[in-house]
Amino acid sequence: MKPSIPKGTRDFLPKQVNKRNYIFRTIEGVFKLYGYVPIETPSFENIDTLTGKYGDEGDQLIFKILNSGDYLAGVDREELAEISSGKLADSIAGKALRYDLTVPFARYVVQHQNDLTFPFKRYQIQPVWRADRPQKGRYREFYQCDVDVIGSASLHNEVELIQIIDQVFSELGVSDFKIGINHRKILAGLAEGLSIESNFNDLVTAIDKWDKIGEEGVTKELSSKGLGGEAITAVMKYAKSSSLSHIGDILQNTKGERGMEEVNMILTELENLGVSSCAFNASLARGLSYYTGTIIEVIADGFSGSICAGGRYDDLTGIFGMKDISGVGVSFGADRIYDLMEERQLFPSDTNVSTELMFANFGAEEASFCLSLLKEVRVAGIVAELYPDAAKMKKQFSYADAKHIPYVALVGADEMAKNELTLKNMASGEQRTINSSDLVKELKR
RNA sequence: GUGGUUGUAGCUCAGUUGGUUAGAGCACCUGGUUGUGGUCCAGGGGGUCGUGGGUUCAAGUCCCAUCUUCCACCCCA
Repeated sequence: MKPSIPKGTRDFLPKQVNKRNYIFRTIEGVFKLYGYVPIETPSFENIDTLTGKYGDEGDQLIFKILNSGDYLAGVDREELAEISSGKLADSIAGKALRYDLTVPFARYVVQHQNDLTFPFKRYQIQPVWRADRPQKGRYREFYQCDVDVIGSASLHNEVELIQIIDQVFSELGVSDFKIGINHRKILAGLAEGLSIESNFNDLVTAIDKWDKIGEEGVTKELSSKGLGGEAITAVMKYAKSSSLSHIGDILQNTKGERGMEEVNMILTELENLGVSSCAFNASLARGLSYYTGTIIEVIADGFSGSICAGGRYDDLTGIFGMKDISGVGVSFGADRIYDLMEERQLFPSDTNVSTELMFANFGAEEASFCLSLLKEVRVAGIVAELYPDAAKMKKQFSYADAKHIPYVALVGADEMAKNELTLKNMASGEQRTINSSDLVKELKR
């Protein structure tokens, strides 16, 4: 059988895992610094928890898990022939892999509300799955690093999250990231002003493509959705606006003004804090249907796709029976951040420090003698290992070379008798015999 | 889900208008070196040519289907 893994999934080599862990550690460190606490949720949820939360397109991308046992037992055999695959899925799949971390989080908050203190600030770093066609920067299994605060409508949360984003990318060394913000109420106000509320979703998805397909493309798309020329002209004027003051005269209604006010407050706070990476972006809209307030997206120059995104959702917990709880959060796409950092060679060289010293294995007696020396160097904090088999020296040295181990210690019968060892520097090739009690001192030099 | 693209050794790839026994580099193993890697030399193992069907005297090569890769759309981290 030829080994393979499912479409859109990946294996990771040790080097890659070390780099990925560097990203996770950096992000987690920042999350903790702002007082967020970790949670975890199962990799799969009851399917009802997930369906209907991400729009029709999103539902299609949820991986469903076939029921165990006789999964056709509950299906009417007579109807089976004509049943639609969508309906069949409902009756044979009761569980599904999580699609993101936000919806399971809403479920978690409702379920554990008695054990949580609100406002609840949590972070969560776990994989999610989407049955999407893989392409550049898009995988079927990938990690999200979510930070959310739920149970507070204060804009301080938005400000804090943007500070976190700014700090994470600064620490990772991604210099040219741009944080864009907008507000669903601004978009809603735009729709209201133009009396096109029924086309709100069309408006959102069309505007969101502005950077990609431009004025002409968006015009074409809105027109195909049945919007009139007057409305389209107004939308164009809106989307082209580069600042809040420019859109003021287009949005003269309470919704729009409220949104502008909030964005303005956030930007003012950020300015006071010296965070300059964040700016208003009128053409930012975001597809996910649960956003109701601020929306945030981070991009890097010349890199396709967003590397971090999120927003405020006023009633995600409502569907699980807990009303009037507002939350806001963002999600870092660890795999895209990895691709970006790899492309720009931003990983520090020490993410892959490994064994510093290897003891060659000359046989049972010598190896046994090395064990106490091994223990000693490890106590001193030196990463060390003993070659497990008494293989030929050529093989043992090849191993050390392949693993880029800088020092090899040779303890054969002669050295053992004199309580000495021969230490070889693999880079220079030079080697000398020292007293074994000087080993740690020698390596620390 | 739609359109395109890719698949030959563990990896990267050659392979002529269809023609005998499918090659190279790297990697791996053995030896040159019974205590020495990274260089060198000699030798070796490893392929149902993604899979299934078809055309043909003959298919890695042509046709169909399917899976996979990558890219774009939709949508999204």
